Amino acid sequence: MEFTSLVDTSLDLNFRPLRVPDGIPKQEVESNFIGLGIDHTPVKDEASDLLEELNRVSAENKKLTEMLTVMCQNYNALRNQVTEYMNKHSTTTATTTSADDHSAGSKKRSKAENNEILKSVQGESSSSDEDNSCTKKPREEHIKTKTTRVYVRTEASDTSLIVKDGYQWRKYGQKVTRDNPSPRAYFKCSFAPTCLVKKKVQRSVEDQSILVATYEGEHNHSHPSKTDAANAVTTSPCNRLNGKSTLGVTASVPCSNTLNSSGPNIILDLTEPKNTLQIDEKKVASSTSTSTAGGHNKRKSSLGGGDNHQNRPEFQHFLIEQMASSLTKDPSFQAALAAAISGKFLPNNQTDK
DNA sequence: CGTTTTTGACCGGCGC
DNA sequence: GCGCCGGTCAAAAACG
Repeated sequence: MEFTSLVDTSLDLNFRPLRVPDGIPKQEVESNFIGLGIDHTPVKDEASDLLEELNRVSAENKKLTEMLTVMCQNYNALRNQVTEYMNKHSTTTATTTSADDHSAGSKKRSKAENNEILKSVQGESSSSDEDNSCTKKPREEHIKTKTTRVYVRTEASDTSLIVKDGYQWRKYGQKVTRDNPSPRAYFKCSFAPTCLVKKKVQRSVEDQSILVATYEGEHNHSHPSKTDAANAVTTSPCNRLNGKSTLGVTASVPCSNTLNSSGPNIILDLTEPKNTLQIDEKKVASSTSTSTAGGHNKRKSSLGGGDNHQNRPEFQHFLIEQMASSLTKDPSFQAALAAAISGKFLPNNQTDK
């Protein structure tokens, strides 16, 4: 929401085209020629013209900034709606599947599964409920193992359960679980036993084109393939954790080392065409609640502890990249930008002919 | 030949 | 104790 409060979203459009737009007053045209040393108007006029030009561009810049802010607000509002919808949807579907597919003997298990699903979804929309559940239920040791869920959209025809995140994984098992007809693949980090991170990958029940990768634990080593990370599209808090899936969908895993996170859940929703990143982690939320393109401003800023990520350069960098990624892939933004630019150039082009 | 993947067997937790 | 189920092991196969 308050992107601009944290990161300066002003677009530096104060460039000087050599062509003279029709819309510019004659004085400005003259001033441009002054700049080229063609005319010999007094310096005072030159300064005032430049000032006028500066004001005009500044106003345009401001206008674009406002458009950008409105766009971000609309975008976040839509995201919130989707989040709410997913929350409700998962609640209902989880209940119905347990009623339809499961026998009476597996009530407990399905209940636990539902809780897990709800936990992840709630974590995406609100962390207050999660905090309450943490204090109420004695399952803290389970939560302490940091679990991260990543959604990656692939082609439905692609049967491989590969989510490339830049790390090297060794598959050690595959199972067909009861709640999902598609098999679940189990991976261990290739750095095991040094690194005990595990990963489960399974197709979503609702959408077979979505791979759900569940990460358990944190990598205690640096990224094995920094070149891959450098080449990858940057959507994660740090570049080293990125990679591309087999279908060109960028997958990201949490950068716990950089963000020093200890929260239980991170949810990265990479199913959107825009590769929008969703981070649901208390600390990150507290620091991104006013900035991340996810619009998690509803989240309370808990676990403050003085760990201010906003001031960290990598975090700032992440925010900028995140915003740039979201905006440049946003068709409405592209349209608005194109309109703004064409509005500046089009009359000029027409007069050229 | 070393590494990775596959896949059936096994283990442990949980509910009844 | 038994059965179910998710998770893991480990031998064999596949791969580069």
